Amino acid sequence: MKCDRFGPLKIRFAMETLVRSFYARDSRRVARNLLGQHLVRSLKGRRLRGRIVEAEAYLGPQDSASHAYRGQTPRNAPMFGPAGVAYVYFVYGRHHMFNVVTGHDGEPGAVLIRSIEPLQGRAEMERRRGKKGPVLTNGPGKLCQALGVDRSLSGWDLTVGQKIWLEKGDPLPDRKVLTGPRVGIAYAAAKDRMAHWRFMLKNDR
DNA sequence: AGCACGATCTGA
DNA sequence: CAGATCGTGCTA
Repeated sequence: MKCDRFGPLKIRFAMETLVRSFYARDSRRVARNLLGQHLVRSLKGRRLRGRIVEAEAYLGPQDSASHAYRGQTPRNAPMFGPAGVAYVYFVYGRHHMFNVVTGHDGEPGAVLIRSIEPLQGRAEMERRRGKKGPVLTNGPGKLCQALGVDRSLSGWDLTVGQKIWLEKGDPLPDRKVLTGPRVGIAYAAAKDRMAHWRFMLKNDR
């Protein structure tokens, strides 16, 4: 029957939305396990999907590179709440940054999603990015531009499966994972600058 | 109310 | 490697 031709397309990806307990852990563990998972965005009826290939963990008051270092403010409030919520902020007068809140209520933590590899809706991502070269979504600012993410999504619950959420992908074995110091935190204390809390897919960039 | 600066990106 | 560009948080 005719609809068989369309059936397989709809189940190209197993829909398994990541649950809150996934996020409710130390942000370093979450960052590591985020690699290989899918970031999904529903935008004007279109579905955009990418495989997460780079992420950075930010902790609480003990991490001088973290927005939570100097306590709670209106901007970073999501970091202090329950896990599984988006934290989006604006930097350099230009770029949005998409984070996932981790840990437990009252204990701030987040993971910055730095890069995805487009799996679905690549054309739409390119359109949103404009004609700015072949590289799509390497870099947290570009990623947000490609997915149409801005601060209106800060505080959004990622476990409801609407607007933006994460789904289970193929887990990456340790031999495919590279770690290193986080990017753009020159102002932070040496111990935080040196910490290898950036996780990325090997052979990426 | 004013100010310094940032979890960045681009193109010269 | 400088410039863009503006929200945020700190000082007053």
